[in-house]
Amino acid sequence: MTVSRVVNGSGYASPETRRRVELAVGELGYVPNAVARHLRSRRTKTIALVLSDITNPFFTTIARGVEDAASPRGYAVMFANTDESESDEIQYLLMLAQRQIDGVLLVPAGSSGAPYRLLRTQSIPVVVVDRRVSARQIDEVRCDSERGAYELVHHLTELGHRRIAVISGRRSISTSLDRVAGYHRALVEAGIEIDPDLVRFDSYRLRAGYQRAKEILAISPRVTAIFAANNFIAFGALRALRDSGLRVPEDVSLVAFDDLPDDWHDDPLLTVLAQPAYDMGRQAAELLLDRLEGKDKSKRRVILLPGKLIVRRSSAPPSAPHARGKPDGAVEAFAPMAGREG
Amino acid sequence: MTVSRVVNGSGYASPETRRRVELAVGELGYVPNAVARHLRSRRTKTIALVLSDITNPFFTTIARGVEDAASPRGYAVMFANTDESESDEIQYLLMLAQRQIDGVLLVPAGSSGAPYRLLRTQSIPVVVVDRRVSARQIDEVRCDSERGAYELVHHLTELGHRRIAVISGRRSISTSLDRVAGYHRALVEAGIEIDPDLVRFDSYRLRAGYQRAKEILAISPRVTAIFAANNFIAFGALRALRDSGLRVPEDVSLVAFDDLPDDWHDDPLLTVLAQPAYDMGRQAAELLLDRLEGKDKSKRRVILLPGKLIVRRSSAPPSAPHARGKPDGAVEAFAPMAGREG
DNA sequence: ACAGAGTGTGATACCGTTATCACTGATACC
DNA sequence: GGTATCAGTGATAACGGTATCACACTCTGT
Repeated sequence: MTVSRVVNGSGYASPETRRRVELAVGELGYVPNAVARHLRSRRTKTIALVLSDITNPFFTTIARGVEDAASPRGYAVMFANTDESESDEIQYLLMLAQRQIDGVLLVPAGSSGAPYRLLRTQSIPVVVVDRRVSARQIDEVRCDSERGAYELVHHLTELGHRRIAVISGRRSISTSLDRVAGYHRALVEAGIEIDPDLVRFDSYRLRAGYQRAKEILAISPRVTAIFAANNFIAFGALRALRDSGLRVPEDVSLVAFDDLPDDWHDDPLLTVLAQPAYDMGRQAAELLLDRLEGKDKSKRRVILLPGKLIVRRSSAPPSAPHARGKPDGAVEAFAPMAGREG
Repeated sequence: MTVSRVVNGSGYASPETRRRVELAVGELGYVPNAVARHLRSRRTKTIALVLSDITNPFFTTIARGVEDAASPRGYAVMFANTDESESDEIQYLLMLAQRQIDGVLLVPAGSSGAPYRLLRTQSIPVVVVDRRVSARQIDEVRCDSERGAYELVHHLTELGHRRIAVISGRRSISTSLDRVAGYHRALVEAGIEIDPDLVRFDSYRLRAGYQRAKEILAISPRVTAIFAANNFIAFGALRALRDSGLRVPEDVSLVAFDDLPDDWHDDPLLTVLAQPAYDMGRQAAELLLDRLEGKDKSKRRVILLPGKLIVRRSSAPPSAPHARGKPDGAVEAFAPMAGREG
């Protein structure tokens, strides 16, 4: 007991005793057993971040924000990959509940209520990140997808585009819907009729972007711009454009949600709406910890962060059909490649 | 006790009792407390991956490999970012020791022996990933940096380059040294004298790549090729080349260690040596778990995985000075940018 | 009829920490 | 001088599981 008091600096202990304990700790290499401590205190000082892909730069940036907020407050962070699978998600949450995690930051894989029921019965606080959870009393921290999409598509209509397609993710993910909603609003505001054929839902993956873009490019009259609802879709669309022999932005403009970190490319091409991923992670973690420590007793908090429109080379005014002059600042999306690997 | 037996499926239990227990578990939403279990069993079924940057795609790919190996075997993975700081590293390891982690996968931030002493006194098994730990009886899983660097530089000498610079990371990191060693071997083999001025150590960051490349490009006669010891350095060098009005590969060829995942770019430019990051993570985790479960009792294991040379557009034969014709398949590294953000 | 094996269940102790309370002296105050 | 206060320390009981042992009962073989 006295050792416990010295180690934790709680309660009375004479200088002499303190000295002796510290000496012994040093000599024996004593390390307190956090498992036993947590069993007794019923708090593990650990939170979990459950997300859909740890290799996606958007999510790792969130992860870094979470870590930077949690560490100084003495919390450890566990990461879990769901790969957008709802069953993996439930399985992970169950594992985390067993480990007596104090709270969860969740990027939900689906729209089912099962995860929240599980967490509620175990009274584990949760903050949902990046996505919306409709009609529930659950804290959320996310980027304003509708507004961001609106800004991107508004940028296109301002440039003069009128035939604009959108390629979005799965319908069960709120960001997929919200980004299409923003697209709608921008078109309606510009007095452009919605062509359902130009609106595609698939998944936030490169392959999806490639295939849907191919389909869209086959439609006549051809679109003059494509809005990709995330970065991977954009790269897939870019490949489809190149394979079709089309130039960006002369033949087709391309804009996308999400940006890549500055370190990871040489000379970015895409006009994007960059999300404040790091801040999203930070603020979500801060909110969760405030809940855990009883510092925030408000009923429900929804933190909506704005994205930032970054105009680059991939968006330009539509050129008149057959007017194929190369505008200033244009690049070829289909530059030939020497020795590209298989 | 009977409940414990039913829940764990260990020992005898009549079908009737089993049924009643399962019913109660379902009704009450009972979730076993892993903290208590771990206190008793003295094993937490948790391993940690301590690495230097969770936002670096190379490491997240390793992380995924680790997770894919650990999960099916019933282990959870904790991730910790050290940011290449040795003090952060020690602090994290201490925290992990307190939490009674079963084993550690470590990408060491420095060459100090402190981390291994700490882990040894706590008898926590460790497998070092990506880097070498000299003169210690510690398991290692890494890519053959010397050989990979040799292959890249050999590729350059085969193309006819003779003035080749190298920009590497911190001297205290084994991969920095090994990659320069491979560079040396390739030059010596080609009968090229080493010019110490063309060998730079700094850090694995974009800024370092930019600054060292600037310095190297100021040297006369100018180099015809640069070998960047990692991807970030390469992107920094690429910016330096663009800022200097030099084209890749016509004026200067550029090759690099590390590749980016296929999803993250449209049309990769760089000739690289791709590391089998996913397999590194997988095999390191398998090895660690085999150690933990007593399945591998060999003294010390060093798993050296080969990288893969991928030739792309950034490497080409050196052109004669002043012969500036644009070869087939070339791209401009300094394509003008419209509206690039600050 | 009885030993021995197998089945099913519960009592007890322990994992390493900490909340709580009890106790001893010393000091302060009326 | 008696009592209240406080510094300093240790005993005890939890936290929620599981290893171990003890015990009751059933069945089998001789």
